[in-house]
Formats: sequence, structure tokens, C-alpha cells
Amino acid sequence: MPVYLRGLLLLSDQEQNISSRNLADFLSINDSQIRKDFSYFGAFGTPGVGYDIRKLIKRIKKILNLSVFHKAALVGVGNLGSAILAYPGFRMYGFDIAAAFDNDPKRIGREINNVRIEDISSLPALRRRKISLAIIAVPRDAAQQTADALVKAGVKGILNFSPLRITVPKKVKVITIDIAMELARLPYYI
Amino acid sequence: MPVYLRGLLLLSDQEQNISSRNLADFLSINDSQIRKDFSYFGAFGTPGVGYDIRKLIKRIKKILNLSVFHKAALVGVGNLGSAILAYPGFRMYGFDIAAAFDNDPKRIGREINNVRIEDISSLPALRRRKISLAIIAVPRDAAQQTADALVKAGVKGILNFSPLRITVPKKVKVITIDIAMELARLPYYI
DNA sequence: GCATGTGAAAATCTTCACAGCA
DNA sequence: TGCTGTGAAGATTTTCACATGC
Repeated sequence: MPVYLRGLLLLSDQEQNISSRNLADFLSINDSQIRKDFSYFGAFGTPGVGYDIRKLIKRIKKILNLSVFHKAALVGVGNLGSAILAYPGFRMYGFDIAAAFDNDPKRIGREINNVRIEDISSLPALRRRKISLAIIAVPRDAAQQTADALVKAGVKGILNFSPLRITVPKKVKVITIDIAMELARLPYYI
Repeated sequence: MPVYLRGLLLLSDQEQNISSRNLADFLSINDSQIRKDFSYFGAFGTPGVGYDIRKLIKRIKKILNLSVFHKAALVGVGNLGSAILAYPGFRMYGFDIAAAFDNDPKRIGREINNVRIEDISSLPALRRRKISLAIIAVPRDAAQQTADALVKAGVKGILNFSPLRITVPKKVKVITIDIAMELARLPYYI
């Protein structure tokens, strides 16, 4: 579903409707895969016409729990963290990086993209501020303690950029992006 | 295999041997999955003992074509690109970011982590320098033209950080990391 | 006894093919 | 006619269970 959503968002300013066949071509997958996947969530399209892209986006956003705007916190405002703060791509999925934290006094108080960098000791306030998503972009040695602090602050989902395996209670969902590992997949194909 | 490699690299400074059971626990997967996967590439372990971690790492690196050191080029030295240049995690997989390119005259000539930033017009030299992997970290509007230039320069594998779908000849392998899309997967679970 | 490697079984995922609707 | 939604078939992946080797 996230992949379909991304494809549809990219297509939405070009077309009004799309068939499963055309979306499949765009995403380089099989068309009945798409129809089958959508069918698990009920009917989305019109026979003979296809899918209304804007409606479909709304529907998928609802399924993915993206129809309400979400606030996310960023922990670690080094190079990677700064890149994330400056990245404009979150908005179209219904996200806002609403808070940023670091432990470096030189960074605290600065502002990037209208977000003021706070001291990491203020993490517990996330609960009160109703921020339940976080992005970890700290050095690897600090990843686990950051995760612990986030969980304590009531965070329910974490996007983790450290290559370390972080341990959290299983009610908390972690998605890890290990850039080096992704790069390491390439030589196999060449 | 990349996931196994990462786990083993993390474990290698703690243990000498590991059983499929223990590795499975560490990675939160099923143990026969691991044995089955390894069996496709021949026998790796010793019954009654398990797997020699260092040997296993060597073996998997060979399978993934990581046993020779690879050079990679980075295109786009903004925030994200700088983070990638500064990231120390590539080395353990056998990688080196050996070149960096940008089109901003203010950045060209600077050095980050012993890599001098070159003008993007020098991309064609990648072929001569035997660099066949590249990382695209440019603004989204420049992603496709960057990919085109890389393909022309003989690059065979691309790690793409732009959310746009880039089109390349099918002999070129592209792995896309869309940070916003990954974050968008979290709210479903919470 | 302990853990691998592997056929066989079970579960899941993908594709086919077509009835039915716009 | 064109395309959806979906049972059924086919393909693949995952798990089981155990004979074999250290």
C-alpha cells in the first residue's frame, strides 16, 4: 500500500483516472496484483473506467492511518538529521517534523526549517505534545538509549537510521533503514 | 543474505560460533529459514557446533560480490550527501565513497572526509576510474538527468534517495530509499 | 547430545482467466 | 468494448520434522 500511495501521489497531478494495468506498468508489477491487493480492502474502482486517483489516494491514506496529520520528532541533528529536517517530502504523506532534539549545546536553540532544536532532556514532553512518531538519526552508540527515552516518552513508532539493532517493547514498531546495507545489495547484481 | 551479513557483522566481535537458532533469535526470524537459505549456496556449518561467524561472513560476502573492495561515487553533496560522506558504516561491507560530485561552485573543491568534491561535469571520468556504483542524493528534479549521466558513465548500480521513479536500462540495478515513504508505513501499526 | 542440511508438508503469495458491470 | 473484482490454479516461500554428522 505505501508503494501504491507513492506511485499515485506522483501520478496525481498528471491524470484523473488510472487502470490497474497502467498503474502496474508505472510501478513495474503485475496488474492483477494491484486489483487483488485493493480487493482485500473492498471495492475501489469502476469497471470499464479504472480508479479515480484522488479518491484512491484518500482511501489508501485512510487504510494506512495517514488521513489525520501526524507529528514526528527528530532526534539527532547532525548531517543526516539536518537533511531530514530540510526535506520537503514528508508533507504529501501527511507528516510534519514538529520537534527536533540534540545533545550538542552548539546546536540547541538553533532553528532549521522553522523547527527549533531542543535539548534532548526535553524528550519526555513528547507525551504531552502528542507526538508518537520519531526518527532516530544519532550516532550508533547512542541509538539504544535514544530509543529507550523515546519509548518512555510514549512514542509508538520509530524510524531508525542507525545500523544497530534496537530493542523496544513489541507494541512499538521500528523500521530500520541501514544505508550501508542497502548499498551492499548492489554488487550482487552487477 | 544482506540481512544475515549485517547481523553477523554486529555479532562478530562478541562470539566465535553461532547456531541457526541463536542467529534466528537475534534477527527475530525462524531458524530453519536460515538453514534453508544457506543450503541454496552449499554447506556452511558444522552439525553439533553451528556456524563459524568469520567464515560465514566471508562466504556471504563472496555470494554478494562484496569480497573485492568496491568504490562508489556520490552525486549531490547537500545535507544528505554530506551525511553519507561522513558515514563510517560503508567500510565494513567493503565500500569506499571514492568520489563526490556537485554542481554548486561553492561546494566544488571542498573536501569532506578526505574526498574532494568535483564538478558534476567530470562524471564521465567514472568509467576510467572504474567506479561502477553511485549514490544519488540530488534534489528530485535533478534525479533523472543524474541517473542518465551515471548510466552514460558506465555505472551499473545506483542507490537512489530521491522519491522519484528513475528510468534506466534494465542492465542497471536501482535501489530506491524513499525516507518519507518509510516513515509513512509507521502510523498503520499504531 | 546437539545442530546441520534437506525432503515433504503447510502456508502464503502471485498470476490466470473470466463473469459481470459501466 | 474496457476494466474491475475474484475464485481457482500455479508458484513460491516458510515451516516442520528427522536422518545424518560432529
